[in-house]
Amino acid sequence: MILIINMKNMDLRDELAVLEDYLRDHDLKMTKPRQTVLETFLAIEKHVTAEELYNAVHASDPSVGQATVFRTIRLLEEAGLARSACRDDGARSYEHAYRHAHHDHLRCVECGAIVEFSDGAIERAQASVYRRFGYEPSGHHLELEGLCPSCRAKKRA
Amino acid sequence: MILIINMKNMDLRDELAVLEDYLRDHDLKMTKPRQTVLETFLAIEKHVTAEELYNAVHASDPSVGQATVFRTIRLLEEAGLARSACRDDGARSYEHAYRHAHHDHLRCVECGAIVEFSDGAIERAQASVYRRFGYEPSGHHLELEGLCPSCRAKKRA
DNA sequence: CTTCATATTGATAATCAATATCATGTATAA
DNA sequence: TTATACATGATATTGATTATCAATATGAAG
Repeated sequence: MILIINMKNMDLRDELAVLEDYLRDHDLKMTKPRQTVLETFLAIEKHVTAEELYNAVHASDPSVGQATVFRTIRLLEEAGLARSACRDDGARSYEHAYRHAHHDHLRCVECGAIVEFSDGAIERAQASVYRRFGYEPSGHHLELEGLCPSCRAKKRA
Repeated sequence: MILIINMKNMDLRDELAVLEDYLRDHDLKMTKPRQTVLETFLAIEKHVTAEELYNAVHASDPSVGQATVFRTIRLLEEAGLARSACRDDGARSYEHAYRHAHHDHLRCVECGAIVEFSDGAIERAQASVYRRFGYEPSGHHLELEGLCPSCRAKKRA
């Protein structure tokens, strides 16, 4: 395990370097499929399931198999580059995690539209719950569900 | 669809009656397997997966099949008697919903211990998020993860 | 540049939760 | 009781994910 000494350079390192570091620190190897999966993932600026990611990867390199995409997205998660978003429809979906601030999701139950938001009051209230029960925070999942403005309008019509 | 007129009696009706009403209102039938599944579910005062519930049901009546348990727990959910809790381990788990106030969960990532809590500040902050984006609330899932006091102590040792 | 131990790959099979199918059984209203 | 629509259990099927495995590629050492 290599300690990162030069903290002020962290923000300059791009995601590829983050993955390379993670691989090096775990005696894993950088390969073409892994690079392709990472690049494809980064090019998609929304939530993706492993299968959607596979389709996109397959478009640019048909030789990459499904198993590798599943394996690699988990790798990206461990490396801190991806984060598992929601998983309500059956399949897990992922979003960018590196240099993307924490946020929660507000989803329309009708059309599936997703708003990403961050709310200080919620975060503070959560912190107080942790304190109340003596737990040390390590993460949380919050998903609000509702009817978005346009679906509300449609429903009234 | 029968409207419930006598609201003040609602709290006296037990869960069996709730199910019977739901069945009647939807032209479904009360059967022995459904009753067994409901009774077994009510006897378990913690989160259960469909499979755990099936095992318990099977103990008291081996003739009930898995499919019926899956079907019935969904039915209980629709009838407002069960509510889907977390689903982090792969399988969905359910908890009692009737006459059990809404609450969120705080789970220990180490030992799996679950604290059920309800926090007014969180609820109010969520309501304000809904207002901010013009969404009409329909439900939410909040799960806090952390290290419980005893696991923190173990870790320090 | 070659060697070599070890990690990685793609294809495929396997797993796991959940659902669909279907012939048979059962509840309930007339 | 009798008709009819719903419910059942056994089984097959789906869909997402993971495990297996022989073949291949990586990267450190020589």
